Amino acid sequence: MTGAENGRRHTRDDVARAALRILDDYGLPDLTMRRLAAALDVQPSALYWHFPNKQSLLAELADRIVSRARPSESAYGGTPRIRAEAAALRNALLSYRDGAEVVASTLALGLGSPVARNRLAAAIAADGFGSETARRAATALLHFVLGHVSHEQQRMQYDSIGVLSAAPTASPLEEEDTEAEFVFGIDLLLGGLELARSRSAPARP
Amino acid sequence: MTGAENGRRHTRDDVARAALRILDDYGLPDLTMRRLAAALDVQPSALYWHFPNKQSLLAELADRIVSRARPSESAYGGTPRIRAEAAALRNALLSYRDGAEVVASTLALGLGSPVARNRLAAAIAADGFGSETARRAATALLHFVLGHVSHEQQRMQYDSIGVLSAAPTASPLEEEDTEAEFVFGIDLLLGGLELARSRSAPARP
DNA sequence: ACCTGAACACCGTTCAAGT
DNA sequence: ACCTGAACACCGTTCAAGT
Repeated sequence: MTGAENGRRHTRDDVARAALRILDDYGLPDLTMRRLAAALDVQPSALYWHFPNKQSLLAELADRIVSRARPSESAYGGTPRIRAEAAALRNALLSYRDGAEVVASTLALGLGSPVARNRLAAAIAADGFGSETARRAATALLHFVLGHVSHEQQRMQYDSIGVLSAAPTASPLEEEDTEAEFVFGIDLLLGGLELARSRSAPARP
Repeated sequence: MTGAENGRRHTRDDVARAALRILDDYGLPDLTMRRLAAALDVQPSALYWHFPNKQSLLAELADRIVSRARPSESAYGGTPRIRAEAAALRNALLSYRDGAEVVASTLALGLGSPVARNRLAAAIAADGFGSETARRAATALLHFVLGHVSHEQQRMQYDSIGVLSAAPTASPLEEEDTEAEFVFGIDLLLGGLELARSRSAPARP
């Protein structure tokens, strides 16, 4: 469906799109080079012309997933903008199955797109914080978002296979509103940031 | 070296210890069931008498790694105790190669020991927060700690293989003090927690 | 209680060679 | 520029059978 299917051979973009499709339809454990090759009607070795290895393919996917983040309406600055940026990131991760794990893994590998962190850092810096503070706070925010959404997506997976569910969850109030949990964590971090500002005098640049 | 090596067969504890040794010496990617079996002088299938699958073995390792956390001196409560608990968790994760990834992966799989989160939640609750707030804040703290230490450990690995280093890093001030970065994130979260308290309850004189 | 032997159904990656 | 064919060196897991 995506890319050139008759006559023409495949492009790097075709490969990435097919990979994203497998990811979204079957999940990260099923995204293997051999399965991807089969989906493209190609030998596994053919993929290595487009990507040097699987890690770099995953990095490309992470880039594409993160790039999908579109902060709502935008234009206002300050804390609301940071909050919007974090929410947009969460939505982008949720828009692909196992999206958070893909992004987290490539970020852990050092190749990871700095796009996500940079977006967050820019929003924080725009709120009047130094670039070093913005970088560190963005890292903390990013870790929370990735951890939170990873959890959320893994629960979806379990629920769909029915490991625990069928009957309503044992804890009706406890695990319910995952968005409220998300907002809680973001509020914690942003609250700490405000507090840091109010405490620091114009000491250092 | 660890466990029964002559006559006697192996116990579940032997298997876990040998696995921890491989993990620490060679890293998570090299911790395979086949390699572990070889280290124990046993067929791979033998491991499945002790653990139903690799995931449950990893969960056991995660439990052991987290249990190693010993908050320093202890006894005082409030924010210092929370801080000590987070630092102890970080140290425990750092005490095994790829420790953070092991714990993060099993936590993402739902089997993960709730030990880490419970410890943090208890410290927060002891500081006078409601159990629901404590649970959520502990989750945010845990995500930050795991994300931070994962990063830290992966950088160690890169440095040891020399992918980037040899010459001093391109950014002398930027990535330097990882502990300061850690404390920064913790302070952010604890600051937000204090702020939440001062807002929810009309101030005490 | 603990393990062997053998098999099943897979992996990622390399590399000469083809068009 | 893009791919085939064949191989290398692995994986996790199952299961009958042994002691």
